[in-house]
Amino acid sequence: MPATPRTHGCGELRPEHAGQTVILAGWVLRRRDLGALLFFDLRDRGGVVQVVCNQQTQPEVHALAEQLRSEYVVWLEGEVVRRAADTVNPSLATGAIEVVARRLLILNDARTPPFSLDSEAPASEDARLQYRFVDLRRPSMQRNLKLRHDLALAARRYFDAQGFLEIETPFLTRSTPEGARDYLVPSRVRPGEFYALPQSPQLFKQILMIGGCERYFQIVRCFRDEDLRADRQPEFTQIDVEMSFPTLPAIYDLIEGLLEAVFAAAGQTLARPFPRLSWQQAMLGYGSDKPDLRLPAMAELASLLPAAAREQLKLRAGQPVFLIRIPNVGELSRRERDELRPWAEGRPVKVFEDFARLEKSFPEFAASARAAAAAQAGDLLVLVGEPEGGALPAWELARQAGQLRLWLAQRFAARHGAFAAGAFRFCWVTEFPMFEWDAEEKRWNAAHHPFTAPREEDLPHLTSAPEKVYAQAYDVVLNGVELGSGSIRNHRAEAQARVFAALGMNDEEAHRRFGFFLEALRYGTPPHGGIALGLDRLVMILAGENSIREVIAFPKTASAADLMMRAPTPVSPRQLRELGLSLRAEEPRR
RNA sequence: GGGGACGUAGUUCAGCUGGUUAGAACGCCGGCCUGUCACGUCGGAGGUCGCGGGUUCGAGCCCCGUCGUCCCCGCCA
Repeated sequence: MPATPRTHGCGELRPEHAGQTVILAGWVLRRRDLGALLFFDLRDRGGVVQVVCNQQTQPEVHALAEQLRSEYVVWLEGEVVRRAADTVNPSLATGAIEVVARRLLILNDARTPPFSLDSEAPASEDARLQYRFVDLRRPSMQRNLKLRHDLALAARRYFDAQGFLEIETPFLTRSTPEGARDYLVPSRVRPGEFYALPQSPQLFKQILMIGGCERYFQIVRCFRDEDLRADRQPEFTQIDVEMSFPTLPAIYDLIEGLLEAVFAAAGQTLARPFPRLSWQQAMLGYGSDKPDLRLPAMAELASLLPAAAREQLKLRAGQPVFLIRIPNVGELSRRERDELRPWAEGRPVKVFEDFARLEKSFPEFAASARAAAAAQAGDLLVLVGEPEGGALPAWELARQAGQLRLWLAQRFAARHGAFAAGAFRFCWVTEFPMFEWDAEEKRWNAAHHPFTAPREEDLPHLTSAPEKVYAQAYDVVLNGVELGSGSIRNHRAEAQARVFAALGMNDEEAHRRFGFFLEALRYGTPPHGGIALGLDRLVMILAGENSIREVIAFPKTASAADLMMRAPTPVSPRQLRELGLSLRAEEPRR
């Protein structure tokens, strides 16, 4: 390659560059060979420009250009020329000009790509992951990675301006059996012992607070060996935050400011302050602890439903009745109502999707229900209750209704339009229950994590009635996606020990697992609290994607494999021996 | 761990009730072409129907198993 650097990016050339000699380098997107006249589109990271090679005026360049194929890597020197009016390509940012090639070099050839690089053209997920080095060249991947960079940069600038320090924490750390399964790393120096990759830097960031760092953040990889989803990868990135001497309003304000700054980097504005819902409000109104506020809440109508009507509808006495309202969907057709039936079948709920019929039978109830839900003409109204003989807890009934709400919202998204790109509805969900009953293990689990502080006023119930204890915890939710989760922590060793006790951990066990931490708490721990936000999900939503794989350069498949590198792999017996490991069944696959 | 969808040419897909030589489009290769931009046009090559077994006179199609990809439930303190 000549020592001359590029003078321009392909995508930045405009009519005002006409007459200039430019040096470009990039990949051949497409070639259009008209015989003695040959065009090709040259692509670099910033865009695409058309290059023209004329056999008559530049025979050597033209001859070389005839060898070009898709994804060949070329260097060229040429003149920017304004196109004749009738040959302008309005669908190309650089379509008003073209580059007349004077010198051309093929820096490298390329195999035929395994799939088209047109961003619109579909390619199978496994082909894309196996040939990620090609897939990454697609405009949508380039755009998503740039967006991710912009958001991360905005976050770092914001925290810096707020006086936060980015501090790294170890990846080789200690296994904590609670929560998600750990990825384990065997120690060679200490055979039979293992590090764990962090599920989050939770204890490190709290110890940084004890260490007087006061304001910490980190954009950090976390690892959880659990089954995957479209929005879950075994390794993912968190924007992790912790501060000393916090108040709840200060944390809300800090994080809303962060999201405002991050959205600004993506050219979006958002409304502040975010609405705050208690967990109970969220469950009752949306049937979910991550409510999607783009559509109205459900109305709970038990008190409006006359006993006679409840009896006639065969609904279980004393249970809530929910009215789902989806605006602008209108009456369902017969066929659409039929689609609903399979949804309800096999679920312990009764669905009344024909509100007009209810209206005929129970005009007064229907009128008060409409009023309670603030229903407008054109709204789809669906009533959900529990059939007689059911045994659901009220919150489970609400959850079922909430799932139907989301199903309807998705099914009729085209009609209500509330899910259009660019609609961002945030909220805080607060006042979570501190504990969840684990029916299998027959014990209480921390709903958030065991370092969360209970509300002061609930402390008396900590061991006697754990179900009455609420946590000083908060989630930030965007469009029904849990973006982040945090809490005020226990900063007194006694309080922390009482939470461990409520979780059924005796002193000895607590000390074995978290002794270092309980010890640290006794050396002047300031009140502190924080939050962690999922960067991948944030980028996914802002990019309008449905999977975080689209915003991660090298993601893994649903079975946690890297199709490009082929990981994981078996390792040699020698490696195992060195680590003091032996496999229970030595059956190398394939 | 469970449920569902999918697996056929390089890619995206079609392939009827099991029936003769498995198709299309795009891509690829070659010829022609001086204003194309999804160039056009003429010709051509390209298949372990994921893999293994079974049923059958006969399997891309039916059955069993297995592998892989995606989605969901469980799981994700």
